[in-house]
Amino acid sequence: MPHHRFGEGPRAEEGFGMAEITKRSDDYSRWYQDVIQAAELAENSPVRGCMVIRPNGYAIWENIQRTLDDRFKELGHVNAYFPLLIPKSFLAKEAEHVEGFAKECAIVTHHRLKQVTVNGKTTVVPDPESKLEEEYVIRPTSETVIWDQYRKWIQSYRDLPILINQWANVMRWEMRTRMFLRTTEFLWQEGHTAHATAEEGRAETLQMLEVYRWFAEDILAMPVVCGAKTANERFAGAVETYSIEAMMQDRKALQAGTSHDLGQNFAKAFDVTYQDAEGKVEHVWATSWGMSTRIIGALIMTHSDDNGLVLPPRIARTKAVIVPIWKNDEEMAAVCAAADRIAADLKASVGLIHVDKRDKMRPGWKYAEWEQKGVPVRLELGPRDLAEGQVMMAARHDRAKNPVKFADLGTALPAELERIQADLFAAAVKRREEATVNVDTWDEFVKLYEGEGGFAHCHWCGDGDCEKAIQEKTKVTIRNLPFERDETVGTCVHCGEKSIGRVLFAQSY
RNA sequence: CGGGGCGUAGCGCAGCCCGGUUAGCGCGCCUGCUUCGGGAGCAGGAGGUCGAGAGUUCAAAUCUCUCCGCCCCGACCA
Repeated sequence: MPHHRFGEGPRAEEGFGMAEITKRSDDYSRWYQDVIQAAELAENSPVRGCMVIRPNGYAIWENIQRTLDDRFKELGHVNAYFPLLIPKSFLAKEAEHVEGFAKECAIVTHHRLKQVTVNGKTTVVPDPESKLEEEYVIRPTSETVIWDQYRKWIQSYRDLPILINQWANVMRWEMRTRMFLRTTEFLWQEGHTAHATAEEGRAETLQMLEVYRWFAEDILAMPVVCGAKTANERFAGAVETYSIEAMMQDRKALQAGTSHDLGQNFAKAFDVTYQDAEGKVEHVWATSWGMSTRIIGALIMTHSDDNGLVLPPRIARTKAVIVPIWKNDEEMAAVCAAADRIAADLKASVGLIHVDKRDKMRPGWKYAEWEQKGVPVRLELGPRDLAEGQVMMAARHDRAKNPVKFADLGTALPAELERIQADLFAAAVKRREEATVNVDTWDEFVKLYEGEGGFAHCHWCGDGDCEKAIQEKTKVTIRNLPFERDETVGTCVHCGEKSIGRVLFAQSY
């Protein structure tokens, strides 16, 4: 079997040339890959599990970075950069942390290659002479290097809080990878803060989770459920882990951001203490929080359709594309001039508007291409429109198409972008609500996940072994204990013991 | 790492079972002309160590073995 299906399908048989996208209903994961390829977001690299993020994909990441970074800074955080390589011994300092990451670390053992000739062929091997005394681990996350520095930076309560974020790449040697969702190397931001009190640390953890909720819902139009992870699902070394959980179009859950209350675990492991106003020496309180390129996968799977990528306007680099239509050079000059004027006039108020002047491609081809690439709005401008003083404005997500007078465009286009943003969010909320149920019996539970799946709010006893048993039997996990949940005591959907109330179950990415 | 599928031009494929000159087809790409309001038409053209290595043979894309890679499904995870 080929792993891509471009060129197939009914249209391909008719001789059309553009990339074909597998329908969601035919093969959801193939569809996901096709959308990524058609929109030119990313490609596989020569290294298994790694990916090349192409300009269209990276533009999304740049907007994510800009938006989050601005918000972090508004809240008083500053950026810094810590190194890629971590002394192996650092990782061993926090017991749970080692256990959590040991299995997926890449290790640097040598610092030099050597040319050798085997069977007449020249190749390179690690030079045995260059073996490192202390091996390095490529960071799977940076708590350890950062806390080793924080020890040096913190002596007094006057040094606190430390509110540092870094934008970086990390590596986790995953067995199975999927573009954006789980790659061996990925990009993220990781915030690492240090506080004088437990309350302050806890407040920071929750504040940053709220930033992620805001970002997912208001910017990405992706509704999320905020809540606390169970002990089993907690970050290695955290006292409490909180997550935002989104639902994809295949009804599976995706953890889109996490925020950890690390308590004093890392401060103790790295001996980071401070002296308070009374002169008492205490370990500091820590948090960490992250959002990664995985969110781009979530974005794709939340909004895109069988025609390709759909991007919410607030995260799209190109807000609109103008497709000029002409029959001859004279018309071309006229419509292109008008298109340029519109793009220039609206740049400040709307953002980037691309004018697609490519010759040799007909308008219909361009419409289809820009649809695949997810540009929220298309403006069609031909000689007839020019005569009428209007453009045809078409929305990517619902294909609504209407004429708009040039004079009205300055208000109509921003309004249309807002309508799209709101529609996408509403549609995602609706999809989620329709796929969310309360389930009270084990039979129903099993039936739900043998069938369509979705989010299920169920009573749970609070026992980790029971949670694991459920996972082993059904592949379904507790996504989190939502902040807004039914805490009425009932009986556990699995074991029948007294429950701690309802928690959120789903199959997940 | 287990099960399944698959590597032939940039992409998608045929050819392989049954070995035989110069390895085809569609799309894309390049040139030209006509086109241009939802995936254009015609003409000409460029492009291949058939995943890698070894073996069998007069002869290998085709048969055998080994290796590498990719995709899907599992076990692990953000």
